[in-house]
Amino acid sequence: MRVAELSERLAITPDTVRFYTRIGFLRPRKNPDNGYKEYGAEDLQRLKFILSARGLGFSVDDVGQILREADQGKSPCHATRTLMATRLRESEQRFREMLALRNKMQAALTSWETVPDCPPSGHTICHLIEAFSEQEWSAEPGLDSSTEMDAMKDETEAMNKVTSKR
Amino acid sequence: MRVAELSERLAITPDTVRFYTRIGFLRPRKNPDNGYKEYGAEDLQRLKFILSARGLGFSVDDVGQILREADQGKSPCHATRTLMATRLRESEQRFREMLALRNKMQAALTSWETVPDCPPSGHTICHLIEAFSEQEWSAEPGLDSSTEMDAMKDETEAMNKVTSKR
DNA sequence: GTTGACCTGTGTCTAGGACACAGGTGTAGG
DNA sequence: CCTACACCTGTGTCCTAGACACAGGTCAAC
Repeated sequence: MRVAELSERLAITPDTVRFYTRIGFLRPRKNPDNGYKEYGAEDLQRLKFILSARGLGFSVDDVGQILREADQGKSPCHATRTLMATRLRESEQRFREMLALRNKMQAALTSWETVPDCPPSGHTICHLIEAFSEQEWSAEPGLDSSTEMDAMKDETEAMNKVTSKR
Repeated sequence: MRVAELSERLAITPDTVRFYTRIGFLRPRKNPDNGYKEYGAEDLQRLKFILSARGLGFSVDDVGQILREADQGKSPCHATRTLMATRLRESEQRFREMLALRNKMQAALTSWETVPDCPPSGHTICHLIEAFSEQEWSAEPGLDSSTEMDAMKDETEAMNKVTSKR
């Protein structure tokens, strides 16, 4: 099996196969006739595993750690659990940040609907951006009316529906 | 003003200032005595603007586009609106993907609680990962019981609260 | 033998800075 | 005047997870 066949079987690009080969996750033998890399059944299994792990949110480094332990005959399960817990925490952190950013972006776009365009002057570059950011600074957090939170909630529900549909 | 003072004033690292200088967003004059870069009031304003825009979700490239238009005396407002709309769409797309991934990660971690560790065998590398992924393949989407959606909803509400608090 | 389609490995590129590092600056002390 | 040393500077490289470009090799058809 060469890169093309292996990548087709798993519906990924040849570049992904080359990448995992380059970093040592796959160990094809080198065909001495033409220098091409020949992948075997074990590589197929490993690649399937790599894709599963990546799909679960593990980083490439995580996968490498798990693979190394497994290659040494040790059970990688403990590492798997620990790493997943860490990745989940990170994911929730980023999730929160994204939620906040998204709300800010929506607020900006909405507030800009009632503001006209204006050319850059000596003390502003883009009035839209500068005005919104200043307003943000002055708006004290803590006044968070439930209105905004309800809006976030509703939107997130709507997103969940969209997500489920796809 | 040199990098250190400028970065302290805006509570960022000197590396960030150097980065924006390197890509041409800031134009300090070069002190001929020691070769150090000297930043002026305009650089301070530009950097404030850059940070505001970045905080609103614009990419560095976006900021460059806006800055270029403003430098030419044109109003960047149209570009600002258009780019923001695009970034918001992308953000919502990533948001959905993150939500789905997070749910998957939580489901995996939960399901692993009832499964023991096991060493790698000839046909498995890490049983936890492989079993969960196979199970995923077999679980038809469409059966999405409202239970899962309610769970997502509740968690997201909880997150909104946490986000608001910070 | 040759054309041409496809395939291969290697090197480089992405975003947004973070980090390493060799060398310069400036000041306190001798 | 000289040195020691802390701090500062610019430049080059590194990070993710692959994507892309490209020169050259392979292989079947003619």
